[in-house]
Amino acid sequence: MDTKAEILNSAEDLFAAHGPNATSLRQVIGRANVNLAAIHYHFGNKESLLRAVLSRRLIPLNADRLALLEAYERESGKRAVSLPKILEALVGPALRLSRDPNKGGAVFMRLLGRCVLEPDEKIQTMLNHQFHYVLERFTPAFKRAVPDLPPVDFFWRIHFLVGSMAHTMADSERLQTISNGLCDPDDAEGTIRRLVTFLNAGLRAKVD
Amino acid sequence: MDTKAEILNSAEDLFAAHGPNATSLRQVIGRANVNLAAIHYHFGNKESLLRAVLSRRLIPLNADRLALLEAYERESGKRAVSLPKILEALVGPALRLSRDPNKGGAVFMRLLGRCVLEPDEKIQTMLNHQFHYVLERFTPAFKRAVPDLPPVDFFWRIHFLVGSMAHTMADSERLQTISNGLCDPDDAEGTIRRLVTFLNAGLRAKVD
DNA sequence: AAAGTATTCAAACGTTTGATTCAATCGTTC
DNA sequence: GAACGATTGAATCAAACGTTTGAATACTTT
Repeated sequence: MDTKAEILNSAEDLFAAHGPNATSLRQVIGRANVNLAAIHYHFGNKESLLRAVLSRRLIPLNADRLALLEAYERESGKRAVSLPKILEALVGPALRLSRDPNKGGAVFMRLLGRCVLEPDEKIQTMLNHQFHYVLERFTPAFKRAVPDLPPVDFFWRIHFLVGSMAHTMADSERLQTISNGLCDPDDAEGTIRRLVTFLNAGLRAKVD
Repeated sequence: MDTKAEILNSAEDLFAAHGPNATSLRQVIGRANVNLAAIHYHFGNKESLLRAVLSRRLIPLNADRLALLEAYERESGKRAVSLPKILEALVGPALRLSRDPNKGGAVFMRLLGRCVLEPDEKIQTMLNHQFHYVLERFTPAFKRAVPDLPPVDFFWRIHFLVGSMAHTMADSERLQTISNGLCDPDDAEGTIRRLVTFLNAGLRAKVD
């Protein structure tokens, strides 16, 4: 039983660091100190392994997002939830993974961001399936929060938002580089606050 | 001589569609209708081929960005260039590639966005080298345009900006999906205008 | 303790990868 | 038109890939 968990942890690490497609199963078993066949015994194939790695944390993560959104909706009663709160419910749970006590969450956050930006079709389909319900619940909330935005502009801005969010989750090294170590990617609450501020202003911008 | 150009075009296409690492040289020669050895004869190896594909368009692209920035700086005299103009100089030339008459530019735009988001170290180093001078010139301009922004927040927002820009360049399919075909990614000027509006508001947001 | 299931192991499978070889062909120059 | 370097062609290389196999080991149940 330990083997299965070791494989999941090792795969999560390596997938996050180099991307799933650039990671070989032999690298995974090397770090996990298990036999190559163990992967296929426990997971069937590489694709299912990735699916398992994602599901393990993505299901509770998406549940957190929805729970937070629903809490804000209850709190607001009949009025629309404010835009910063919706953004907080979307990006907060994801970015808070980076301060996971056993650091597994931080690794997964990188992997998730990386998968969102991955061109591979299989991965996209996998992710869309997991994300479909979240999108379905958040879209109306966003529309209520910025009701005057024309639909075309609305979707463009959601697109920009996804780019910022995924890039922030996936790649903290670049930020360290361009800021000469000035910024601290491990400061989850600071990152959330800054990203929400940025996205809130971007989404609210007057259409010209 | 035709062979070399055919290889470049084919590689650009396939690299943009599936990412450089997920594209084999045999796929490249298949589309280009040339021999496998021709790649190694003309470019040496796969890495140099990618470098050649990138350089071919990235050098003039970055020159365009700098020229535009300098034109705006001349126009402003001693005053700071306005933020929307700086953003226009940065994202405009890149996004305008999508309306390249022979469509080569549109393909390259996707490739460039994809490479920026690529985890592969080799590619990152390659790109950083090409982008270093651009960053060096744009950073002071940005700082003059938003002088009240603390340095930490400044770099965070540049990070968010890079995410939105690269994602917009790399992946127009997702936008088509979430908007049910409502948005038109080929409308370069519309995309530029919307992205500049979004980023301008995001960068200007009051720090809280 | 024996039987039976679950798991691990080393070895090999067939493919695909980037790269190399060397003979054949092309285009230019004398 | 002979000689020459530049270019292309078909074949092959070793390495790495995901996957499969069947025997060996560990664990549970009786």
